[in-house]
Amino acid sequence: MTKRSNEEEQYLDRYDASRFDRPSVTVDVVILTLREGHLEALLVKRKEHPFLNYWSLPGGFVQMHESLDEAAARVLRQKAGLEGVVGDTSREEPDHHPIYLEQLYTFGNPQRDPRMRVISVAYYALVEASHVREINEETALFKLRIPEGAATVEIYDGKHKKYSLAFDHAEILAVAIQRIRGKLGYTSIGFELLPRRFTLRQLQEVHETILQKKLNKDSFRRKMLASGMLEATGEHEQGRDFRPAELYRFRRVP
Amino acid sequence: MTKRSNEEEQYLDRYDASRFDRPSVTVDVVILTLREGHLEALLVKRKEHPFLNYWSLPGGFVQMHESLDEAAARVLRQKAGLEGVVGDTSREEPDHHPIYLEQLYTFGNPQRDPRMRVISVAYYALVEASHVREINEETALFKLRIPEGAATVEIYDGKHKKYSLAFDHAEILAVAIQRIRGKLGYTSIGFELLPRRFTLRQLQEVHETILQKKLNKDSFRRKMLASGMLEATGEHEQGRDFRPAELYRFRRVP
DNA sequence: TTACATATATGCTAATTGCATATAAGATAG
DNA sequence: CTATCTTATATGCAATTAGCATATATGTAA
Repeated sequence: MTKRSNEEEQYLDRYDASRFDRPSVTVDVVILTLREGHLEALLVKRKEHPFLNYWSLPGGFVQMHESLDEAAARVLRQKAGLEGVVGDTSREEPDHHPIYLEQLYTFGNPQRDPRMRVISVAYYALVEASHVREINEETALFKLRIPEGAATVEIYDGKHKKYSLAFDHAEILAVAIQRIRGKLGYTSIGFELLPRRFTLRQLQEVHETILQKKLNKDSFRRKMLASGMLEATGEHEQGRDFRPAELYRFRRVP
Repeated sequence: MTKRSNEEEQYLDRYDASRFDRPSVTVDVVILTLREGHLEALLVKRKEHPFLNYWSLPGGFVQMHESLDEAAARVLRQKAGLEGVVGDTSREEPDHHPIYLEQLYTFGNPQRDPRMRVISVAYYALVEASHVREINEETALFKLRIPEGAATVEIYDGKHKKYSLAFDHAEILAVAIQRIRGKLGYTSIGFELLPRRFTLRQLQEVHETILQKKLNKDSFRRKMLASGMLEATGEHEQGRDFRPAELYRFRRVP
């Protein structure tokens, strides 16, 4: 590359920047929960073209006054009927904790929306199953499955029927699942899908469901107890046919 | 939240979206390299307000026709004089590999640019020291340091002088360093900062510099050799006073 | 009280890691 | 040419950890 063309490129760069030719920016939120041993996502049915009547991730345009995190929290409230947001420790509820919400990745393929240039900042939220409500007939939970080695996710309803997703949302879902699989190993992300008090078996089931494989029970126990992240409550679960397990609580590790 | 206000919020949401009130979107690229046992970043001096004459990350506006990855690769070429881009395997050079470039995080605080709303999709690139050129007096390498537990990075020039960075770029640099520290453990990211052929000691120095701590030599050797990621070349380094070490090559693991 | 199912504890083996020691290979000084 | 220096590489061992099997504990329900 010559000096001349370098300067030219820089000029064009600035020229375009000064124009009012800007992409739209949205946030799309992957809302994940665990039900009956399945990883599920909350999706909404589109009421507009393109992809009319397709299921899609809840999302919305980023407003000029709000940060990306705020936009994602707003989508969580408005589109998914979830009140809790990250870091909201104002109400110290005994059985629930604030919803885990984290930025995932930004998708900006110029063709991802056929209407116009839309850049989507994707977030993912981890929600206890008891928190999720299918607020209307346009909102529903779907089971997720990543076929071996695939880059996108398949979604199924309760009757095992398979659906196609709007835009690149199947890819976004797949990235979200890859992310939490990775994070399970070195963070306390597993706790986010459980109530405040839980048994070791419940925690192991969370890990097994997300990783899609059986784990060794004793090793899992020992590693978790040794990690210092668990605190025994002295209480035990109730209403089981057999010996009830002790309830633990997550202890933010120092 | 009542049904009415929910509908109202959705209306406002769509209303704003239909306006031409859109944020600007830029990419900023953290270009990291390793020199003399220090992690360094390539920065450019700003020639405009705000932050006139401050050092900043090379960046540019995302054009309407290009993907985010393409925009980042363009910034790498134009602003940093680096020709190589991700995945460019067209020229199989014997001593170098394509530059590693990956999306980092998207920064969207409404106040991060005092002029207007700018959302920045940050990328980071890992570059061999021999590849980096300080193309003019507006481009220079700075040493990086994250003080214990801090959320931002400190930068120093060759004379140990400390500088402030433009915008939130010190924070972006800190996020980049945290990211590669994490990735060292479970990816082959360390190889990206070395030429195609390298010794085990060089690889260990890369890890030690990034992690800012000494590693056990034998464990490091064994783990690396056992990982299957290394392939002996049979050749040895040259021009040393003592026994020359064998040169290895990175073997993309299946 | 006993059968049952799962929780929890303990012990053994194999694999991994940290550390120490031994040997190898090149350069260089004499 | 040889001794010496320095780092590379190999080997051995103790301490730690993970996987697996077995034993005991504790609740419900027949």
